[in-house]
Amino acid sequence: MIVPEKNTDKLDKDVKGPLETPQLDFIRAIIEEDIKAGKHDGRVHTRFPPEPNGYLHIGHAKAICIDFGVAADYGGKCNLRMDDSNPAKESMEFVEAIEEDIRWLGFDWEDRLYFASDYYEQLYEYAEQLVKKGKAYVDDLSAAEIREYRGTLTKPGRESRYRNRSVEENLDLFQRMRAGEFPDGSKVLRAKIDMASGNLNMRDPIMYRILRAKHYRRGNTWCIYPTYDFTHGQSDSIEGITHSLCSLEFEDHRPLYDWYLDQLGIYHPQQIEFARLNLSHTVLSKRLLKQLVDEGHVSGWDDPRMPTLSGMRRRGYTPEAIRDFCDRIGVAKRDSLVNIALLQHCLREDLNKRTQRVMAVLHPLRVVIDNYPEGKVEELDAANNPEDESMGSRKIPFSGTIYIEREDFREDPPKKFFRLAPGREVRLKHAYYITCDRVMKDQRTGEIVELHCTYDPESRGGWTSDGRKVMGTLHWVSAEHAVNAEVRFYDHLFVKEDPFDLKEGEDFKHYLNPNSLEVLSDCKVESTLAEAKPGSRYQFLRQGYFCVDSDSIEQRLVFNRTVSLRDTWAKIEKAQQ
RNA sequence: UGGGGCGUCGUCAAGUGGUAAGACUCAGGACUUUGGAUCCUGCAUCGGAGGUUCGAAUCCUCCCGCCCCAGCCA
Repeated sequence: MIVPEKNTDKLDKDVKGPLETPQLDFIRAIIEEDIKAGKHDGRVHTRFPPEPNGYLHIGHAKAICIDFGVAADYGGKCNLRMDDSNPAKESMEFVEAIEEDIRWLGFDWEDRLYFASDYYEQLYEYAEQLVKKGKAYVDDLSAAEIREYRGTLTKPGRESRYRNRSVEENLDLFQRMRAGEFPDGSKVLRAKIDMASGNLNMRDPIMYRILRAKHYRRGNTWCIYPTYDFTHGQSDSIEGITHSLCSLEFEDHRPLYDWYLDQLGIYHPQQIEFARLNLSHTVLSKRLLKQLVDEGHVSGWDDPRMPTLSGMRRRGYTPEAIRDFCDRIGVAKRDSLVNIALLQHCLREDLNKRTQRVMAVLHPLRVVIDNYPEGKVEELDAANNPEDESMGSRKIPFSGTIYIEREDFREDPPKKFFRLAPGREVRLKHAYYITCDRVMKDQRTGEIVELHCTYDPESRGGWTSDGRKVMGTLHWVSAEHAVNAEVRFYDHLFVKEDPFDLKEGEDFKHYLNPNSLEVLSDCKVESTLAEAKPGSRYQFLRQGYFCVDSDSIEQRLVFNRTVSLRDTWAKIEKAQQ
């Protein structure tokens, strides 16, 4: 058979093209160029530089995945550095929490945990160098004056009357600042750059302030502290960082970092900025999250509704799901608001693979099987994961009285409802077919209190050989064997996709979801869960993924719903209304 | 009105002059002892207007919109 040449050409092209050249985000593209050009001798060394003043959230996870991921991709290293230049807000508690969260996420900084506070002496020396070069001066202006002198976005600033002190005087004053001769806030060290610059960061930025605060690592050895801007760039330089990856808001700071590095004549890393993550239905800001904690809108930093890594961990998220999410959202420079549905998709996909199926009835409705032999109990086989035989199976007890889900029964079933209803037959997962004969109600309230059914002994295991079609399959739990449990349901923290899309005078808390937490205390779970340990994850058949909460104690199981299963029926039902 | 960025499907996001990848969502359908999972199918002319070119999301010009910056926070 002769194949026209044109076609083969086309085929060739189609098959090769995109498959052979994996797409690079713009950061990796730059790095590959740098490597090709022999910049930094082809070395790649990044860092993740948090300030230990709060807990890490999913936005940090994005940065962590980029910083550590890029290094890993190019055989480089990634440091963990605490950017601690503000003693008033930082603590060891946060350092430890940060380390724990990053480890949990699955990244390793080996022996490279650094602290900007370890560079204080070096930084001070750098500052003196700038003073000696006439590039920095001690200013006596008050904070208010400095602000006023800075000018505005459209008006240039004015030079301080202290700007032209002699090098000798500046050096003397700066040394005495360090020696503690001046009260807090009375003087600052400033870089002498350009008070008329369009970039406000270049209008003689402050390098050092006098601050008598006990530092969580340095104690009281310092009474002057470098500002972040005078700390960050040089810290990267000291560590030999090749690519300083950070978020967009530091783009205007880059010229300043470059200026310091150039004036000092020290090693010069390359800063590249990317857009930080915004997630729908939540907020990603340490300040705002702290506010939610402090005002009691959530139970703490690790409340399972929080987008913090500790909250997500407690809720049942896996590091794998979070990393997959970070891969999928990509890296770019434009502001975006990623829908939380994508995060949940990644979660479900991971949990679906790894999680054992069990049965739990959240809103129990008692069902008596009239023709089941009195007192009989059977042990039935139940696969732990129908998609993964290696996960094995377990035995679950079946008896004449069981619980099913209240919403799995309707007296007047709507169209397409193929669960239990009077006269209807359904399958009990792993067990038998049952048919509903009678509905028992509370005389006064009319509430359904119990169902009476009959079962088909031939359908053991949930199947018959007569080819009967049974559409509905229900989960259930044997009444006498069931274990009580509390189950906590979580929903979006905010009802609005973008909590910052506010009308005049509205606070972001205006859109807090009043129903973000729902607690069910009378749930019935299968007996195999009696010994379940905190942190263990399951799929409750037909309902979702659940995780044993740290509040769980013996005899009192507490589950968190990590995420629901996709619910097609809910959509159908909603569409019917 | 200053400086720095950014504008491609509902949401993310590829594309770097050769005729719009992919993912999520959504809508159909297949399959199913989880109405789960899985599998098919469908869904954008690229902020706007001009221009250059045989050909532009990609180049030029102008315009519009959004984000960040006036902490001795980071």
